[in-house]
Amino acid sequence: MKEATALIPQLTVDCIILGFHDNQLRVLLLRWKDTSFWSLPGGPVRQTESVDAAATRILRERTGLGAIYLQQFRVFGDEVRYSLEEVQEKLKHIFDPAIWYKRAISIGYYALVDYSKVTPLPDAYTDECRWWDIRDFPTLLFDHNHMVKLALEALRQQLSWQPVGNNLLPEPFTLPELQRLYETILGRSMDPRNFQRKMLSLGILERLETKRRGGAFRSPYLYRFIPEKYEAALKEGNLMIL
Amino acid sequence: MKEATALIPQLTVDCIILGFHDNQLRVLLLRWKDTSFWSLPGGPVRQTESVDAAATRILRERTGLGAIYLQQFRVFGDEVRYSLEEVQEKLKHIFDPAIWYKRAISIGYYALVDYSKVTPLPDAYTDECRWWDIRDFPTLLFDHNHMVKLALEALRQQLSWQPVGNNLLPEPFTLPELQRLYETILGRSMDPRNFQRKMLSLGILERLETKRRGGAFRSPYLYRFIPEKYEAALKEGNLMIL
DNA sequence: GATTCATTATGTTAATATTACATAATAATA
DNA sequence: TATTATTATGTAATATTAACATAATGAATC
Repeated sequence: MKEATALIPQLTVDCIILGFHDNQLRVLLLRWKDTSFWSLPGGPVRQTESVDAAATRILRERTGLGAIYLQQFRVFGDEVRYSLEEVQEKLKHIFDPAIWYKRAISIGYYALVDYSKVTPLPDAYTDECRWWDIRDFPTLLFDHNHMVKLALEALRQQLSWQPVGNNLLPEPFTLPELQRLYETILGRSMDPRNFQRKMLSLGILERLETKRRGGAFRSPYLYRFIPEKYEAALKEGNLMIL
Repeated sequence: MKEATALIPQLTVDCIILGFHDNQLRVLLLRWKDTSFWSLPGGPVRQTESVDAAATRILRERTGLGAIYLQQFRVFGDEVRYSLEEVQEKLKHIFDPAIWYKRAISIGYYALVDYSKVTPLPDAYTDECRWWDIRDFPTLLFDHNHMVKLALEALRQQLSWQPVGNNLLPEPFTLPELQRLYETILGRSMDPRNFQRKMLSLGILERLETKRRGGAFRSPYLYRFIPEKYEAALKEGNLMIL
C-alpha cells in the first residue's frame, strides 16, 4: 500500500465563484503576488477531506461565507493543461516546487453566492482578490478562461434544476431583479409581463406586504421563495426557461 | 517537484456502460476472479493520458469498441468510499496492495454503446463480464450502486442535450424502437401518436424506403438520424421530453 | 387462400402554454 | 405640481401538448 501524504497528489479544485451585482454577473478572481496575472481560486484536496469539502474550504477562505452553494460541473483532465516552465517563469518569485506537478487534474466547481455578503480575501500566493464583470475580465493563467466558459454553459443548462435565484439573489428581491438575473445568465431579454406571469404561476414565490423603497420610481413588490415549493419545482426541473 | 510515476495516484475512472436490448437498458458489469462480487469496469489514469482517454481505454478493453460515446457525469470524492479492509477481505486472493489506496477519487463516466456490437471481455482481475438488466442487477462493490443511480439521473436530465438515441440504437431503427428507448430511460410510457408527431416534427429523422421485416406483424418504417439536423437540435437542447 | 393476431400508422379535438403587444400607476426629484 | 423612469398588469392570437380509437399490415395458422 502506498504512503499517504497530507495532500492528494496531482489533484486540485478550482472554483468559479459567481455573484450578481448591478445587474451583472461577476466572477471572483485572484491576482498572484507581485504580478499582473490573474486566476481562479483553487487549491489541492487534502487526504482528510472530501473533494466537495475542499471546494467549500477554498470558497470559505476566499469569501468569508459559511454556507455556500457549490456545484461540481466538470473535471479538467487533459494531459497538458499548462506548461510548468511557463508557470515557473511567470510566478518565479513565489513558485514553490513542493506544490507544483508537471500535471494536475482539476475538478471544476461553480459557486453561487450572495455578492453583498462576500469579503474577498487573497490567499498566501496572491495579493488581490476581487470581482470582475463576467463579460470583461483579464486573460487567466492555466486553462482558467476555458473553465469559466464551461461553468457558464453548465449554469445555463442547469438553470431549471439548480437553485440559481435562491443563491445569487439576497432575499427578499423584486421580480424585475429576478428577471434581470435570468436575462444575464441566459444572455437574452424577456418580456416582463410574460416573465412575471410564468414565474408567479410556478407557485414558488411569496409576495410580501412591503415594497422596495428608495428607487426614484414606482416601488416594486418584494418576494421570497417558498422553500418547499421551490425545492419541489427544482426536483422536477420546472424552473422555467421562457 | 514531485516524482511522477506511471499512474496518477489515488485517481480512478469508473464507467457505467449502457446498452439497449430487448427493450431494456442494460449495464455492463464485471465479476471479480473466483468471487461472486460484481463491480463497474474502471481503473487508474495513466500519467501519459488524459482522463477522458483513460475512460476510453477502459471502455475499449471491456467492449472491443473503437469509437465510443462517453460522458463525464460526476466525481466521487468522498473521504470514505470503501473500506480497504473489506475490499482486502473480499478479494483476498487477487488483492494487489501495489494498486490499492486507502482512498481514491473516482471520475464517473457513462457510456452509450450499440449493444449488438459489443463483445464483453473480462480484465486481469475478473473472470466474467456481462450485461445486466438495469432494473435488476446485483449489489456492487464500493459505491458502485450509487454511481449507477447517479449516472441514470444524469442521463435522464441530459436526454435533450445528449445524442442518446444516436448511440444506443443501431441505425436504421424504427419509431417504436426509439420510443421504447425513451420510455425506458424516462421510466414512463408515452402515447405513440404524440411521440411520432413530436419526433418527426423535429426534422431530425429521415424515413427510409425500406421497412423492418421479420416481425410477425405490420412492418414498421425504418429511420435514420440526419446528422446535421440532429446535432443542431442537440445544441439547442431541443431533443424533446414529451 | 382465408383467418387470426399482435403490432404499426395515423387524425381530430380540447386544453394548455406561449408569444406579442401598450398603458396606467407610482415614488422620488426638480 | 410636473416630470420622469420604472413597475404592474390584461388580452388576443398562435403554438404546443394531451387525450383519445381505428384501420392497415405481414406473418403464421388453419
